[in-house]
Parts: sequence; structure tokens; C-alpha cells
Amino acid sequence: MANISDIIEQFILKTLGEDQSVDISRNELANFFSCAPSQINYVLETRFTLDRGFVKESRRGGGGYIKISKINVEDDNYMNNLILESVGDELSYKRLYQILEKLTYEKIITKREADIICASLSDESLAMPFTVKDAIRARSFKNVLTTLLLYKED
Amino acid sequence: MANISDIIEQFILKTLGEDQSVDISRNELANFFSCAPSQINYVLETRFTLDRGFVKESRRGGGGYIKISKINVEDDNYMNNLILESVGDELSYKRLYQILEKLTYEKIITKREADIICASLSDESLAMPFTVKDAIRARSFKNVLTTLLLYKED
DNA sequence: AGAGTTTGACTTTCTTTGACCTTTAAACTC
DNA sequence: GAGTTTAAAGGTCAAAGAAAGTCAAACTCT
Repeated sequence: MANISDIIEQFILKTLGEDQSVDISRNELANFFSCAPSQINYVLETRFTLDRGFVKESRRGGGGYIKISKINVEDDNYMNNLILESVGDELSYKRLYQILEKLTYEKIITKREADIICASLSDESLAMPFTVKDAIRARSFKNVLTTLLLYKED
Repeated sequence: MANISDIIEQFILKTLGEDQSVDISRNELANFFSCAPSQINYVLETRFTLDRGFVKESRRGGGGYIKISKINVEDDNYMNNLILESVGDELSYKRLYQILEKLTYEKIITKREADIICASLSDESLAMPFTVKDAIRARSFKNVLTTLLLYKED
């Protein structure tokens, strides 16, 4: 159980600050743990996933970094459920619309935000074959929901 | 944020006066930050772009200068221009991000709305070959912009 | 044998530097 | 005063450097 990946995972978890986020330098960290830099990516891919409530952001080049933030998934049952189960792998426009109505009614999002999402993920916007369309819509909408969770904390 | 480019960017932003413009001397600035003069050009090219709402003007020779001004877009014009020209038929994620930054800065949309659009049209959301991806993103974003224009009228 | 882990070669992105180019105001001729 | 030279700007571009990303092969531990 004492493999490096687990140790690095623990280290990062411990390093998460007040605001539940850290900036790390991939190379420094790899150096610190005497492992290949790509090991860090492995840890990030397997442990700090969206499913587990982590969002990552990074930049290459001089002064590059990786930022990891934890979002509050547990707190919000309805959203969490939407992300993990209700939406699933395919989402029709009609169903998206219904969900947005609900979210608007519940005041989780504004009408304007709902309209934006609608426009963005309409059948017209996503000009492509049906099956693909619904899959893209599902994936995209889940990302939107995850982003909204970030705001639940404020 | 440990790279010089970011630091210089911040410095210039801070230096923007009342009228949202500054005159800088490329050599002086380079000297002040102990970097190559062309570094200043790099910062200007990557950070003070038209997409982000900056216009530059300069003159060589004795007493030369570089003037940077932030433009205050007349909302509808800017939006219309985005829809009709800037966005075009293909839109990379990066460019989308820059445009959203600008729209947020100009208070045309909220940060939250920008985040929603970002999430919805990220490379990850639009999991498909990248030529298609950029085309879908352009089309979808234009629909979003059109939707936003509707709100301007109220 | 197979799931999970580790490593390293190669790629992509962003930044930094420096050599060389162009423009222009000012100084210098005549 | 018109024309010419000079030096002082800023511009361009490509190479080198500094991160992070990807992917597949090798390894480990049931």
C-alpha cells in the first residue's frame, strides 16, 4: 500500500489550503519524491478526478504550474445526483430543457443562464449526427453543472 | 505567476491611468525589469491584444514610445462584430476564453456566466476531432451571443 | 494473467534571449 | 534652409529554454 502514488496523493491532499486548492510545480514535486514527472500526471489522473470532486487547471512553459481545486460535491445532493446519474451518457435537448426549467425554478440558476446553456447546447448549435449530439450534450452539461458547484460554496 | 511576462503585464495594468491608457518606453521598461527589450513586445502581443480590448500605437526613433489604450467597446457594436466577424467559422478554446475575459471585464456577462460557457464549450466537453470541435464551438458560441443580445433590449 | 504502477522518450505550449532590421528625431553639414 | 548623417528608439524572427502533457513499454503484486 506504500506505493509512491498513494504517498503523493496524501501529500497533495494535506497541502490543500483553506480554500481547498493548491498550486504545484510538476517538476519540483517529482523531484521531491524522486519519481518521473509523468508520475505526477498519473496521480492526478487516477486520484484527483472530477468524479472525486477535483478540478484541475495548468499552464506549460516558463513559470508553468498545475492548480488543483476541490469542489463541494457531497453537499449538494440534487446537483450531485444530476451529474452522476440523471444526466447519464446521453441527453436530448428536450430533457436538457426540462432540467434547466427545474434549476431555474429552484433558483439554482438564473433564466438568463438557462438561456445561455440552451443556446450553447441546442440541436442547431451542435450540428452533428444525433447519437453523437446527445453524448456531447450530456458530457458538456455535466461539465457545466460541475462548474456551478464551484459557486455553491460562496 | 513566477514569470516575468505576468509581472510586466500586472505592472502595465496597474499603470493604466484615469483615461485607461499609458505611454511606455520599451527600453526603460525592459531595463527596469532586467529583461530583453523584445520581451516587452512579447507581453504586448500575448496580453494586450485586441480581443482583450487593447489598442496599441507606437513610434520609433528619438523620443519614441508605445501607447497602450483600453477600448471601451460600445456593447452592441462589439457583440455584433463578434458574431459577424471575429468569431468566424472556427473558434479555438483559447480564443473563446480571451473573448469571455473581455466580455466579463466589460460587464456584458458575469464571471459565472463566462464560466458556464467555458465549461460548456471546453475541449473536454466537445470530445471530438479538433477541426469539428472548433467549428461547433464557433457555431454554438455565436448562438449564445445572439441570445445575449436579446437581453440587451430589455 | 491482469489491474495498477512506474519510467522514460517524445511532444506541445509558453517564455526568454539575442541578433539583425526599420523608422525617425535631432544633429550636422554646406 | 535643404540635404545628409547619426544615434536613438521600436520591430521582427528564430533559436534556446522551461515547463507540462502523452503514450506505451516495463514492472509489480496479487
